[in-house]
Amino acid sequence: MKSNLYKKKAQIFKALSNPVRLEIIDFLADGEKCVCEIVEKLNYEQPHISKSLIKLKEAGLIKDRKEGLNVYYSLKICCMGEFFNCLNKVLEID
Amino acid sequence: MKSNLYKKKAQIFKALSNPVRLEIIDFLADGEKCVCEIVEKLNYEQPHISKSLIKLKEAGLIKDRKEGLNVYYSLKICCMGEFFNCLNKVLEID
DNA sequence: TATTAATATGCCATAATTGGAATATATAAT
DNA sequence: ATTATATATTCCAATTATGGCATATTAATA
Repeated sequence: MKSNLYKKKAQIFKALSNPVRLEIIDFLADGEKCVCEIVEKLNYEQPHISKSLIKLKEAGLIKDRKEGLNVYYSLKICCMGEFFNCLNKVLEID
Repeated sequence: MKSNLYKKKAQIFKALSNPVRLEIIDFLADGEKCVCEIVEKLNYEQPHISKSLIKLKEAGLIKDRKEGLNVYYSLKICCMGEFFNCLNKVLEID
């Protein structure tokens, strides 16, 4: 069903429709990070970051990897860079 | 301020985070359409379509042009195509 | 001026999202 | 076994989104 595809895509965009989650993605573009690094960098409550990461993961945008006490997250979709660059241009124009 | 940029981008993604609005964008990728054509194609209430179009316009994703009684909408950002193609691949894999 | 057609707006109940605070879980170390 | 550390979960109030229905606006036409 085509309408299901629209729903799935909408889910992805919903995951991206929040400044904190976008900032996380931006940070992850630099490479794999553990939750504690993201918390330290972004200056938000740890539970908030944790929930944001889970939302991004559920949308299929990032993946995680456990190592001891730490959980490392990294980007799963590589084509975001181009799109983000385009958005930057659009936002500059306005 | 960088955080303002994240907010603006989040706004754009929020506009895209709805199946009906994505379907509209898909239809507009075919070229400029008037509201009545979109209503006929998508089979939703006219007020719903109208509000969806306004939301997309406010996000800067589409533009409008009046001609008599009709209002014609068209895409304003051209880099969506690539990103959507990438999303399609990602969705196929899952 | 009255009417019709195309589009936009306002109102509303329901549902979803947000982000904070407290708490739970899991793993490692002592 | 106890403690400490990293991460996840739950609960909650406030805000925002959704989509239907009725109505308003705008422009063309008779």
